[in-house]
Amino acid sequence: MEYLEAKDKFISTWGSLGSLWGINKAMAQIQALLFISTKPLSMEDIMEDLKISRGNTSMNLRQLMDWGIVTKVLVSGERKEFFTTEKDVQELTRIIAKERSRREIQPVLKVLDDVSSIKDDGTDKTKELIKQTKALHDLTINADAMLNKLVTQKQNWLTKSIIKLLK
Amino acid sequence: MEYLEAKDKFISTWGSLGSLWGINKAMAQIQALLFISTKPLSMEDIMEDLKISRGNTSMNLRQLMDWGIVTKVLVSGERKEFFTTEKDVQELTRIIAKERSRREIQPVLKVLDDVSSIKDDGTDKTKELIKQTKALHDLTINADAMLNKLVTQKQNWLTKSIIKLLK
DNA sequence: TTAAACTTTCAGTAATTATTGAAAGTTTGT
DNA sequence: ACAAACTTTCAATAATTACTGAAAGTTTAA
Repeated sequence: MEYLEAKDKFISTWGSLGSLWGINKAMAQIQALLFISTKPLSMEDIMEDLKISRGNTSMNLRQLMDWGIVTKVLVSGERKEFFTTEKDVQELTRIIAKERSRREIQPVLKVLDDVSSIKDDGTDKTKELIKQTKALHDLTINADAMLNKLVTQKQNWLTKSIIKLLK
Repeated sequence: MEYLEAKDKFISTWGSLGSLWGINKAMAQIQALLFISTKPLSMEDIMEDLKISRGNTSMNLRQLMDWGIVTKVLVSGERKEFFTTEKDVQELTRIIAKERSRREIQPVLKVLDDVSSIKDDGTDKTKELIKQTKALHDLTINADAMLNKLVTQKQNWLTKSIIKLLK
């Protein structure tokens, strides 16, 4: 496999994966492109490489910056803006996990908490609703806490030692 | 909040959450409905409750059964089929994690492995592609292993002790 | 074997989500 | 203050994805 083929394969796979976990294709592809680029890219560069429109590029770059994954960089002597992404996978994971927790997990926790707190009128169905949403709430709390703890660790040794511990 | 309102809130939240992590709204809502139901439900019951068509119900129930989350149950004296979902959140998590690993993570790992294995032609961009896809591959392997180990544990004590360990 | 009771399939349609491209907006240098 | 270089916005449109409903298929009981 040649460089160009490998690059395309990586970008398109990353793109379709993205849509699977809540971000759209273009956004994931832009991030992928920046991730394997050796230098910051301009909007023009990205549009050309991925063959997407200026508007699309602009909007998705903004979203990536909102997520904190992509940042603008100034290239001296250039008027236009250049972009780069976090290159360290560990740090990238940390940012994404934190952001997803904030955007998705917290609102769900709120609903689960509200629902599991309704007045118990003594009927079976109410008891079941309370019981099951409480169980989901606890599980979600635990999973979220674990995720955050794990990804907060900058070093890899802890992760590795836990995996070992669990074998 | 009354039972009916709480129930609707739970089902619709679960439904929109579902579409966020790769299963469609109807599928997630059917699962949610079964999850808080005190007894198995027929296709008719589900259609009426969620106000969705027979076809939609049939297709999504099948998918849920493919995932291994929902099972048919025979109700004596009844001709039609009834459905129920796994009620234990721990077990539910285990099934979903395993299924998602198989469906999503493994194919991505394959691509990352292929891409990171291309011949190093000595150029910077090739080196970067190899380096970054390798890093992602390793991270993904670790995350997947950890996920599987964690959810394989049936008891909750281990999870709790790990969280403690990480504090 | 027939028909009633039930489930599945799938072509057509609806709903949702992503993308374009051109106009409006902004910044910078002279 | 002007205009060139660049970015953002957003209404229109395209692409994707989900849903319906009726016909076809299957199972069961008599």
